[in-house]
Amino acid sequence: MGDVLRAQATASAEEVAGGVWPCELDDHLIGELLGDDGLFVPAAEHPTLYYSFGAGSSAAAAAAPCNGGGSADHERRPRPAPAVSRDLCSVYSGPTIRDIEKALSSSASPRPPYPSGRRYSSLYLVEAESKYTSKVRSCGGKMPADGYKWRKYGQKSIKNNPHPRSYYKCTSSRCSAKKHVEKSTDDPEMLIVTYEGSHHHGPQPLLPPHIAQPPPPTSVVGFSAASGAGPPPSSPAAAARKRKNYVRAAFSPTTSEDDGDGAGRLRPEWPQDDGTSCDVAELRRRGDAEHAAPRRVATDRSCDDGGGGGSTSASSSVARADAATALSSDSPPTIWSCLDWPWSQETLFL
DNA sequence: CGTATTTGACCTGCGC
DNA sequence: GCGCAGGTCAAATACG
Repeated sequence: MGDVLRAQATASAEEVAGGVWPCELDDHLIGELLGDDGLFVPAAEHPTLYYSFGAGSSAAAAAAPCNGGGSADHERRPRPAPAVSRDLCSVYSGPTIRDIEKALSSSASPRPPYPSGRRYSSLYLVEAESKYTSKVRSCGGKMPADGYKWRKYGQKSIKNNPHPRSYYKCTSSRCSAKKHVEKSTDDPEMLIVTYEGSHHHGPQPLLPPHIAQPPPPTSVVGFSAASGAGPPPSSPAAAARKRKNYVRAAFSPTTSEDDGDGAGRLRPEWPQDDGTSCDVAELRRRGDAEHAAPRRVATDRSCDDGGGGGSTSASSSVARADAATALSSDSPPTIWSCLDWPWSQETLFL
């Protein structure tokens, strides 16, 4: 796993290593804070829950589905709790961490340090060549931002898929990271995003600590994606290629000399797919100030187009925990509503 | 006017 | 060798 992930997991690494999953603590806390009349709708009752991270808490951010609008309003403003509650909007239908563990145990791999019962990833068939695929739910036809800026360089219609595939390159010079995005054939709301190569520049996306540790390197997880990982290989050779292609991902962006000072000079903004952006320096400052990671707060997503799909109590608990953490602090809650991680939506939590 | 996106053409690899 | 499909390039276009 990438250095960045490790680095950003630092805040929680000890907890994880000690067998205490940060979210468990959060869950406990939130249980006390919210009681029965919690501000947050359980995911099971709120089929369109989305997480987002980043700056911006404006009304635009609240109104914008999924990407949180990424408003240029970077001021911290306290938000009424109901507004925070409304921000819950996500869904996940991929394999649970239990599924992952099961797959791993069958291959005699070390047990991952994750608690069971939470859905963390629809990451399927990871590979050693910095290539991995995840599924994210689009919202309003938009692709969730992942913290990097991408330039579209091509679009191609794909066989057996009525939706074209779009090709993106990282806009940073010297960065060879690419990704392509296509809609799932079975669920146009789902986007299949394949990342290739790693980012050798900064700033890297800020990762919430409890997702900063991806599946263990030994995990060649044979999941099919939640709603289909694409057609089966047409031949053994094709299957071999596919296996080759999907190996464990070094899927984090990595730090480098480019961003040694952490000032994010290469990418002053974190763009959103809706064209707005967030100030990275500000995000990073917040991350440093707040437990070296962005405080996750469930933000209101009406996500009207969307959702569908079943959400999980796990996602709900995480969301509530985050929000409760924010609400329980003395300072006004920080609403991170700018960034959506490729593994933060369908991929890791939902 | 600079930058990003679109889109058709071209290149490459693979299967037959 | 040929055809197909996926991936990339680059000129044209759109946008802020």
